[in-house]
Amino acid sequence: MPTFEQRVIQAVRNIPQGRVATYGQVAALASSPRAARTVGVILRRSAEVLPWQRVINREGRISISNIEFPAEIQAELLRQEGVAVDEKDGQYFIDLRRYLWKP
DNA sequence: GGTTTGACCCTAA
DNA sequence: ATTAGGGCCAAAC
Repeated sequence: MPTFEQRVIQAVRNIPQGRVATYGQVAALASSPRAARTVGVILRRSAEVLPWQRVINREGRISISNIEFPAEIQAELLRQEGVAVDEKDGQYFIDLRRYLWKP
């Protein structure tokens, strides 16, 4: 039985380039729908090479708290793969209707 | 093994 | 529509 962390890593790897998923969505894919916060904890500590930039919150906003990878970096990474990111007074928004991944 | 820690989310007002 | 407040739960201490 894989650990929750392993399933989260797997789910994040499955997000296609140019799409985004929410923390809750990733938690659900990792078979623990209410553990959205834990997804954030895992991504924060994860030394794994992952497309972590494709995970955002339910409002379509970049929500990151990692000094080494600030929101600006996440926005840049997403733009590099073709996702439109709107900036509004220091916050970054993505249109979920266009970019949300539907497995 | 109890407590703390969070890159969250839902509901009610 | 917008916003507090409380619940959640796996990992790390």
